[in-house]
Amino acid sequence: MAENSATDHEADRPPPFETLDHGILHEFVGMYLRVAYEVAYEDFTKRLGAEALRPGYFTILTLIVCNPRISQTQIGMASERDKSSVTIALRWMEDNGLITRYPSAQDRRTHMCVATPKGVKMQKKMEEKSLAHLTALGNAIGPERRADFIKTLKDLIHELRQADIP
Amino acid sequence: MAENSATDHEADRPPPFETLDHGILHEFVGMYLRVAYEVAYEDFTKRLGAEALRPGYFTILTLIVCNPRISQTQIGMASERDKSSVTIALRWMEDNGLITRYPSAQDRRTHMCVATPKGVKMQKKMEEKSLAHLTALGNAIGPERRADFIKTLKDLIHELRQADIP
DNA sequence: TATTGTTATACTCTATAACTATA
DNA sequence: TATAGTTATAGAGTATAACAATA
Repeated sequence: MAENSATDHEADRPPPFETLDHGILHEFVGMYLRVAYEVAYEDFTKRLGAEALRPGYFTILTLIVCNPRISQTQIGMASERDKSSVTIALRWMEDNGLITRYPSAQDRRTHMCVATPKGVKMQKKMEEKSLAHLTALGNAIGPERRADFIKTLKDLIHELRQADIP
Repeated sequence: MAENSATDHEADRPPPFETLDHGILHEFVGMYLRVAYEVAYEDFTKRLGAEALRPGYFTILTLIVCNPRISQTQIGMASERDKSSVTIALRWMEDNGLITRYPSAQDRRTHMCVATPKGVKMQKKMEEKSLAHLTALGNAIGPERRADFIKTLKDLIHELRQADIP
């Protein structure tokens, strides 16, 4: 046996990349959701720059600016995060002078959140800068598909949460 | 000043949850992408049970089963992960008898991945079990919107990656 | 020099569970 | 008992950068 046949030769190298078979993977939306999230996250942070907050903190700050005296539990529900995650974000924002918290006299367990002037300014600046991100996002999705796409995402979230699993 | 006025009273409690204003947040697809990913991930893992692999590892194992001798770099590109992340997954799979790796004699830098019989069996079992997940996903999205939804996700990923940011 | 894969390290985002204080 | 918030801890997912072996 002097030499490998052509078949043996092929059997000793990976298949060409273009011919890779993804099998059932095309059906799995999960991977695309993850990558789409990562790409959107990166677009947001790059466009807003290093001085800006991350998308998650921007969400929380916006909720506070739009709803003075919102409670921490409300923030958690509105932003789909656990209260423990919210606590960490709020302490950081308070330490950095973006918000103030004070307990309600009606129910001293409840901490109400209010944005400081600095916090309001930060939110406004970020909202302005984020328009470029929203435009890029809108163009990528396609204006005519936008509304339907967001609706589908919300339905997906709602339906899959309801689903009872045997 | 004996008592608080009705206005002062309101000023000392959070706004009602139903009246919360989300401001510009409706426009941000990012949050919905994150939550949708989490929900899809959870549906997958719950339906497949604790003995199964996580979605990410299932993706890699499926690529190996469908493409014997696929290289680690190819797996990284096809699954949208860095090669360092792939290395960790593959070592785990090898340690657990699901795959074998061997260097190509053509190019000894390249490690080719092949599924063991146990790995093939695992992949098949997971693929079968995952049909219920795919059905739930399909129903949640709506059969008529499915193709368009996946197409939009792919476009979003592709377009946003291309976007050059000032 | 460039590429494949490994390793050490670290970062993002998030949750669970036990706790305090209030109700 | 139940709820609001805090803390300590952990875990999933991922990447960067320096490195060895090979081309």
